[in-house]
Amino acid sequence: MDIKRAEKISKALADANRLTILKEVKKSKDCLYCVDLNETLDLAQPSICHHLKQLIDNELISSEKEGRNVKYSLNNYVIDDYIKFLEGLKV
Amino acid sequence: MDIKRAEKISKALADANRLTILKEVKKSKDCLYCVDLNETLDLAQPSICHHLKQLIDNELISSEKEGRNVKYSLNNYVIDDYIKFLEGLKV
DNA sequence: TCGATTTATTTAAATATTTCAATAAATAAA
DNA sequence: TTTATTTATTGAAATATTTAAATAAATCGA
Repeated sequence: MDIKRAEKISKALADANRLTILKEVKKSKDCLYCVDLNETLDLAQPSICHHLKQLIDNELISSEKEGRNVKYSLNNYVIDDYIKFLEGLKV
Repeated sequence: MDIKRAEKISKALADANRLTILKEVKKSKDCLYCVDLNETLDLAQPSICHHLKQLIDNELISSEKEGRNVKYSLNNYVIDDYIKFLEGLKV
């Protein structure tokens, strides 16, 4: 992973709301729906949507349409690649 | 590590110049001086100083005065704590 | 001491990010 | 078909971040 990509992933992770979303994805065992986040996050719906989009754009999560809901799941491999980059920084 | 702390570390890592600084710290085998970064980064001296400050404030690196130079070194344990947090996000 | 070098701070401008109201689009349910 | 539900988009305001010029502070060398 190059610096530009690591920068983008770091940016995607650099927000408490987005980190909370990722925690919720884990808690929901990979079956999180957008509506569920309304209860967890103290944000208006478009803001939640905006944060989800950032996580999707940076491939930290994937989305899948299910009727009128959208299901979100974590891309473990992206986290793993990012962790490898971080390990590479260590002295 | 809680979400607030992970957010701050992510923010500190969310800049290509700061990631480059960390790579340079590694390359220099923990003996990086501020002046050395003038050649690596295409930034004015106060900007470099500003980025270093963010890394120091978030404890990703430590600084030690040596005459009129300042030596920077990486805090491996902070990276490790952050990696543990990220591992905890995985499903 | 005096001038040069290295790092830090202050301030202000430019840019980016976050947030929400309004609204749209898609689909389910009645 | 009409209404309700879920998610996405647009646009604008508030806030945060990045950058550099000017300047200060600390220390080294002559």
